[in-house]
Amino acid sequence: MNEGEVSLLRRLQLLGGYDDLLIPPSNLSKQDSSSPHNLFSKARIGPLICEVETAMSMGGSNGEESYTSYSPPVTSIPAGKSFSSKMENKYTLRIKTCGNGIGDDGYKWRKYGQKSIKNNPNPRSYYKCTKPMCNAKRQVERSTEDPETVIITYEGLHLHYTYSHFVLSQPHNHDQIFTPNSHQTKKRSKTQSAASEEAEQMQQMEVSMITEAAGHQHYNLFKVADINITESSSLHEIMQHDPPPYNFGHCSQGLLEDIVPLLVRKPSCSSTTTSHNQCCSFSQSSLPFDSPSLSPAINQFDAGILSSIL
DNA sequence: CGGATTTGACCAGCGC
DNA sequence: GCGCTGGTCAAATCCG
Repeated sequence: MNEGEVSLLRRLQLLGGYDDLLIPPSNLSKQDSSSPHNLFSKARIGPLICEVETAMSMGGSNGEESYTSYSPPVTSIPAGKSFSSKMENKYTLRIKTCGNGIGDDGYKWRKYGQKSIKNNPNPRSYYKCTKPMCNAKRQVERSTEDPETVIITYEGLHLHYTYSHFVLSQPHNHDQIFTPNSHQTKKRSKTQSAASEEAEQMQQMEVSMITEAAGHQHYNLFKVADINITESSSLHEIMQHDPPPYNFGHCSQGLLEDIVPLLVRKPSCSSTTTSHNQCCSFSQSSLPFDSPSLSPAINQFDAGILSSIL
């Protein structure tokens, strides 16, 4: 790995909704399943790096073909119909919840509506990003097949950075990583057991490690059961609206230059991260990394991430 | 009291 | 044109 690649991954993490990228367990060495670090694998939030790659690869020249090659989105579209402009910048995540609610994706959302949907006993909730001038929206509903699976449809692009990004601007003080959430953590602690609280703290540690100093408001335990890209935002659009926030000092190229040559150099990149299910589905026994201590874990993450894209 | 959530009403798109 | 459905608005309500 080189510093530029690490920088790229860091910036991918900071892009909207992807500030908690982890690596697929297939790229990591086995470890003792009794290790307490296994909690991390059961508490990951956000898409995998391979999922982002998949999303990027699908934002290519022929979105329609890419779309049909994947499982149907939440709102199915009859075959042969072209995408309308409404479908642009829209993608769907299927997330299996392990606890209450869904994970925080780094943005703050305000609920503006709820609607009962046909053939689905569970209502669909509509959220808007609370940031002024930001038109990002998301819909949240529970799957009819599996009540524990939450289907989140994101629409639009964030015209700002994640909240965790703002915390990143703070001095690297580990106390400060968690203090912004102390209020909510305190609130939630009323209803959660000590064990789940501990797991949550370990999860927070994990995300903090990945983002170097992440500051999500709180983390609920869930794992990604599937990711379903109906029409991903193109990388160009992402970059135009949400450019890399930092000059990492050692990477003069932009994110696009980082990514596109990679995909051109290795068009079969998605096939290495390959099978949709393999890549995106996690079992409870998935082992995220082999780490006797936290510090080496970071190296393991970096090595694993790179192995997944190279 | 201010911000977030709830919920009924309204509107637009689509199929028949 | 009509009805159905999904998405949004906005007043009422809740909550810290």
